[in-house]
Amino acid sequence: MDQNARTSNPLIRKLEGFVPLSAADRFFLERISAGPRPIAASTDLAREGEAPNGVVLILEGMACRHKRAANGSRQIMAYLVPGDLCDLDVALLDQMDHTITTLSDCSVVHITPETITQVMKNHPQIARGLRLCTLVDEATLREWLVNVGCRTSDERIAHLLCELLLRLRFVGKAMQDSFDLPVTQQDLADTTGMTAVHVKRTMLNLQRQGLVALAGTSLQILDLPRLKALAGFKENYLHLGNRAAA
Amino acid sequence: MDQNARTSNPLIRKLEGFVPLSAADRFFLERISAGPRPIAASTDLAREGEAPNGVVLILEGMACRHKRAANGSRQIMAYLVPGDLCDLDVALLDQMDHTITTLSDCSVVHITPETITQVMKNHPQIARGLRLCTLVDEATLREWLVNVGCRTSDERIAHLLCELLLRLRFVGKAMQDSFDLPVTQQDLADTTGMTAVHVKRTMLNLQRQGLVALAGTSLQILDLPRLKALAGFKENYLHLGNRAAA
DNA sequence: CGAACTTTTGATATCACTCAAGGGACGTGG
DNA sequence: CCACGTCCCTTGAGTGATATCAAAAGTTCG
Repeated sequence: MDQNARTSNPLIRKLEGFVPLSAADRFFLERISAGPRPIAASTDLAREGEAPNGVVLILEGMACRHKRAANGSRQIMAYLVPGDLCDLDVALLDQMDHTITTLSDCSVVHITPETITQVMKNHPQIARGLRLCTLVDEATLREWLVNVGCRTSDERIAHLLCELLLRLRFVGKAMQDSFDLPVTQQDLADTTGMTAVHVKRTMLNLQRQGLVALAGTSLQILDLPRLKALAGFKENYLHLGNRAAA
Repeated sequence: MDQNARTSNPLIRKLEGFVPLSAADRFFLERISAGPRPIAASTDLAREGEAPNGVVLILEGMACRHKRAANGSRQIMAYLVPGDLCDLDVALLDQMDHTITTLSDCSVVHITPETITQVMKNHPQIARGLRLCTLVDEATLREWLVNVGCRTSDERIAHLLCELLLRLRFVGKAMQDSFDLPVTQQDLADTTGMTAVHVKRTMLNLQRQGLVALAGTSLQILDLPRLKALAGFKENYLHLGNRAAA
């Protein structure tokens, strides 16, 4: 069949990594993803303090969850890449506790809570896949806490790059060992709990060691095994073992 | 009615903060909580790498989620207090990505995935409440990332103590402004990304400033407003606004 | 009563931050 | 097309918060 003709829809790719989907499931997901809206970089998709307005699905580009501490310092708490969905159950909350902002130009789809309800009721495989994705998102968040709490600056950056490569590969957004990293050094700093100056020096370190190359926003990983070793990267938290296609 | 006779069941107390429960709901929850098992301190309730064995509900004592980075350093990623449940959907995963261990002597209940399925189907208010709890747990995890990524050591400890006081109050486990904190300084260090030596000095700081008092494992907060101010503590992430009883 | 763990305190080291200033890239308006 | 502002990157020098090392005293528990 067209089992091999992989779809370019990143959500379908991601879900099919976790659960088997019927033709009807795929059709439904394609329909949901139809008519994505282009959103400029640095646009808020949801704001802390405001009511959540439905679920957002990223189809192209990158966005992030972040918030500012009272002392003015900013923390990025997640990157949203193609195929990623902001929380399934967000409609249960009356107020966002963080902000979601695009990092690059994106194309996104807004999904109504009603559609979500419909999916959860009528498409059990999709529902299961989406719940798994939520669990993986949570595990990723925990790993980020480990990253900031336990690792040196070199390890932190290395770990982040390993994770991004794997996640982008899943959804067909990484060419071999390179991917687009449309973020500033300040963003990386806010992600890893470092300063921008130190991010710069750390990236230089990794480049001098022949681990990565950076040209503009294009990041190439030159030696993934060594980068993983440096980061202490164990991919179990991404739960690839759950992936049907293994 | 016995609206005022608050139950001592911490799960019911927590859920009733978020959703209205029927008598049948309460009865069902009491039945689930029946026959808790005593567990000694420092016992693993679930282990990284092993298959999850159902959902665990804490009724008394404290436990934590944690994992060890490849460099040997340990990170605690959540405290589980009475009324807390480990992830609802954990049964979807084939492998734990972190370990859950008791910090003190606990009494806990194991809930089978079948029971969870039954709850989600037959008790919509409980289901809604549990989903909300999961969202709050996630928001708390994000706040911990902010804590470690953005705050100074004094702010980190202060923030953690503010959070614990509020969470323990919800479930009736804090006397006014004091609560039991059955953790070592090393645990606090692994929670906040500091060293045990520095935790000690930071706690001394807070005590010298008249903000808290510590006697054995009993922690008393002497000046909550000033402690909150120091921490930059904003409680919105605990989503008290969603609480029916406000 | 000894072994293992935890707390406590002091002295020293270091990783990452702060401050500062110049240069490049990009967009906008004259 | 050039001038200008803004934002980001880059690099150096100095500082500081927190880690590391070490040792003694207290605590817990078998």
